[in-house]
Amino acid sequence: MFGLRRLSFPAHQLRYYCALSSTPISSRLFVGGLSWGVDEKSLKDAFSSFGEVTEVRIMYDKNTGRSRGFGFVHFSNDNNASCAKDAMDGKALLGRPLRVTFAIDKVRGGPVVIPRLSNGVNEATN
DNA sequence: GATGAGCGG
Repeated sequence: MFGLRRLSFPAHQLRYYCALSSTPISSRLFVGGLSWGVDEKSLKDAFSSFGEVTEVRIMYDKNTGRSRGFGFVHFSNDNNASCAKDAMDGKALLGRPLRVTFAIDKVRGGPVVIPRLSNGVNEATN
């Protein structure tokens, strides 16, 4: 937390910049809890305020074509990614609360194993 | 047509 600071800009130019990197692990963020109608544009627009978003991808169902409810956001800066995570995690987009965490290095075809005892989910900087 | 924890290609 506290990785987000407000600059002295006019209200119509509200800009935030990331400082005090909480725990930058990777620049890839997993975004879950998305509403069914959320697209990459909405996500990028929501996350680009915290840093330079290099890629935004939402996973859609191959059969129905509807959103699977989660996606990924790539940042060009790990620090900004961590900042955006702390800032957007728990927030709501399109009426649905977001679940933002660092993406895991999942092996293609392998099961999803979440590494606990990892600093990725801990805010204990001090 | 619906669903609501999760980790893509």
